[in-house]
Amino acid sequence: MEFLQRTGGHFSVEEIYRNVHKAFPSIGLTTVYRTLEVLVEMGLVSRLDFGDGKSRYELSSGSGGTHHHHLCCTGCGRIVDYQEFLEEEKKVIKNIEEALSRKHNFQINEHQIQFLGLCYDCRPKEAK
Amino acid sequence: MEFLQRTGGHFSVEEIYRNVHKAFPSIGLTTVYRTLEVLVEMGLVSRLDFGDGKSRYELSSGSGGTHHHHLCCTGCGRIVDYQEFLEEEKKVIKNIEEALSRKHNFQINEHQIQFLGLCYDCRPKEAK
DNA sequence: TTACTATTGATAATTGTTTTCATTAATATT
DNA sequence: AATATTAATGAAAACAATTATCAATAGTAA
Repeated sequence: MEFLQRTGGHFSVEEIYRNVHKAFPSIGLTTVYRTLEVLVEMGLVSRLDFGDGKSRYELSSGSGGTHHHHLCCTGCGRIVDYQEFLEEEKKVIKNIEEALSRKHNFQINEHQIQFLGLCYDCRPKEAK
Repeated sequence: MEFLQRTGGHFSVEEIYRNVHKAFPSIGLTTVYRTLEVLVEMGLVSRLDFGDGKSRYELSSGSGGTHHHHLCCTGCGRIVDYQEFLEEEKKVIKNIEEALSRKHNFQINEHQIQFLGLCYDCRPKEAK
C-alpha cells in the first residue's frame, strides 16, 4: 500500500515485488500475490488489465487514489492516465450505475473506462 | 467470425476452438489464436478481460456486434451485457473521445466500460 | 512440372499465477 | 514462563493460458 500510495501508478506484480522486496528482503513473491488479492477484495486496490498478459494494480479511488481512467495504445502498450474531462462523466455514470444496480440487482462497487487506440508513434504514417 | 456473429456472445479461445473445431475438424487451436489476433488487429473483434485469467472475444460493435457494455460480478464471474442506458452515455463518450484524442494525439478506435460489483447471490446476506 | 513462399497444426517452451507444504511467527492456554 | 494451537510465510512445484518452433502441407509463381 505504501508503495502504491507513494508512486500513484499502476504496476505489475513483478514490479511491486521488486520494490517491496528491496525495502523488506524477507517478503516473497507469493506474499505479494496474496496480499494484493486481499487488498482488491477489500476495495483498497484495483486490478487493471491492459491486455499484455499481466495484471496491474493501483490504489483504488476510494482509498486515496486519484479518480482517473485510461487511454491505452494497442500498438506499444503505452498507457495515459487522464482525469480531465471526468466531470462530464460523473453524472452520467452515476445515473447508469443506479439504473443498472436496480434493474440487475447488483451492488456496484467500481467502474472502469478505457479508450483503446493508437498513439502518434504507432499510427501508420499515412494516417498522420 | 461466423460463430461470433451467430451467437453474439463473448467467448474464451477454448470455447471458440471447440465450436469451430466441431464444424471444421482440421482447424487447430493455434490457428484460432492466430486468427483472433488478426481479427482484433483489424478491428472486427474485441478482446475482453473479466479477470479470470483468460481473454474473451466478441464481435466488435463496428462490425455488426451490438454496442453494449458489461456488468461483472467479482464474486462469481457472472457477466451481464447491457445496452439500455447507452443513449445517455453516447454524447458524453463522444466528447471525451474527441478531447482526449486531440490532447494526447491518439487515434481512438474503441472504448470499454465495465461496472464491477456483486450480484444478488454473491452479496453477503446482511447487505441484502 | 518445378521452385518458392506462405499457412497450418502438433508439440514444446514460456510465463503469469496458484497450490502445496514445511517452517516460522503469532496467539491462546495452561 | 512454557506449552499447545493456529495462522501467516516463502520456496519450490504445479498449473494453465498463451506463444514460439518446426516439419508438413497448401498455395502460388516460374
